[in-house]
Amino acid sequence: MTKVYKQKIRVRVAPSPTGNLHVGTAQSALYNFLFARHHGGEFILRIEDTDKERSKPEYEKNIMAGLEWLGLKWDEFYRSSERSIHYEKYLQKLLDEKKAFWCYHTIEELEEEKKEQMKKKEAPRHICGHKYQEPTGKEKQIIRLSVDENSTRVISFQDSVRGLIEFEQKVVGDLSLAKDLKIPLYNFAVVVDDCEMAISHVIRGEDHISNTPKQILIFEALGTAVPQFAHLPLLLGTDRSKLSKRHGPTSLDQYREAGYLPEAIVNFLALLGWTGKDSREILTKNEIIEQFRLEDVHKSGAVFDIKKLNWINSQYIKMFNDEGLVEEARPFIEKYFGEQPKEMIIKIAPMLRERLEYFDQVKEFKFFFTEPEYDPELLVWKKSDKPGAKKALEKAKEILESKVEWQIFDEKYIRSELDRLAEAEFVGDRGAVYWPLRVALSGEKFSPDPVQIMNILGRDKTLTRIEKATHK
RNA sequence: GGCGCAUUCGUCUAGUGGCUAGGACACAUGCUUCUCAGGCAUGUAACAGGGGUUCGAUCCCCCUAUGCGCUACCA
Repeated sequence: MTKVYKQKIRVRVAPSPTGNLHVGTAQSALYNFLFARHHGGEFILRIEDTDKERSKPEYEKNIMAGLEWLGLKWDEFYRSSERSIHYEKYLQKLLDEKKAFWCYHTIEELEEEKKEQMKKKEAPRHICGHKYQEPTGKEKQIIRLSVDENSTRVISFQDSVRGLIEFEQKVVGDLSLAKDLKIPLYNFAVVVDDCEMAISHVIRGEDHISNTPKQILIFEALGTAVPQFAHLPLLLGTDRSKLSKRHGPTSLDQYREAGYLPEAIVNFLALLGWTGKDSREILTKNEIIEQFRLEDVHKSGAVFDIKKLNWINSQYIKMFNDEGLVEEARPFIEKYFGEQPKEMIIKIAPMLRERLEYFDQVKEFKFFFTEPEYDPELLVWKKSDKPGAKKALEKAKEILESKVEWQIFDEKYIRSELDRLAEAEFVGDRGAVYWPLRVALSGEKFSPDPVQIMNILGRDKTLTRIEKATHK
């Protein structure tokens, strides 16, 4: 079933630290991780910080923290900026072998060339007129790979997820490698790194498909084996364009802060671009690792559907026991309501488990932690009136004061008593009793059941809140 | 403009040369009769279009359309 590889599986994720960890990068990292673990191979993190201007240490930190949070532990770590001797060595070699050359054209000249090509409906690229002899009186600009523009060769590769992909070599042109010996450009740095790190499979987003022929040319110039490529589908926004900020939160830490569980995110991201052999949708990381195959990765992009994520996350929340739930929910509760005793949180745990999609929603339970504020009109049940609400509250209070044993709070008994009250005073309309009670206790239009709230609030708070409501 | 990739319910997807095209999320309805949530049940909803090949195409081939990606001395 599972494909067996002769060589050691080594894969990498190579984010550039020019922003916080993007969910798309996280997904790409996840697929690399899954593939590596499935085959007992190595997963490498390589920070691609060749762009000095845009790379920031805090982004690097954010990326690493995000991957760790998801549980995607890497086996080796590298940083491009610390590898300049390697780039320099290979650059010099290519120059010596005349496979690469210094280009003397200025950016303006390049733009002019591109404009001409567009006009002639040709592929925009640079074909250097002085590949082998240096012009006089001009300044060196950039190092390029010498690519035969007259070749009829078709560069092809077998993509693990898409099958055969082909490009005509003549559309590539003399591609740029480095600004100088010390400053490599992306495509060159990637190839040198992948080759030196003995990367067996390059698994990355499909936005890199058109970089692939260029990189193959560089691999060939270097005289090294070309790795196996696998291009992943993109994560899409609701308008089906590449997922970006305007579609909503795109950086992983925003989901972390909102109280999504890493296991749920992993599950969701895995399913968004891949389907396992069995039809279950809630899968543990180990189950995914076991089933994961590049051949089962989808070819087309998937819309990032937050509602599905919410559902998956709620499924994970439902799996917690009370203790576990307290631990997860506590930081969010304390963020909004200050320090809270564990006994308090554990009381509402069953309610949280039933109602939460993500932990930031604990703020909707504010009535447990602060006095409710509400419009007195809200106390009035739709089929009743103001005096009716007052009467219901007063009568309910009597029952709760006299008949309820608060130490051994019996929800069933209280309900039966309140039902009797409805029967006796409100012709069996239970809403007339329960609605004002709920509002008095929670201050909300939508809330959990009032008897449950009483149980959590306890005798004193319950009675004061009801008392207060009768005066509104 | 060039090059590349893609196309099954609103969304994520399963699927096969002959099926009532399956599931999940979302949505709707009903029940659980205080609201909301949850749970349970039910329902609406899809093979982009046109040509072939074939007894028969969602599935194989071609074309078209549409969408997306790349098109840097960014990564």
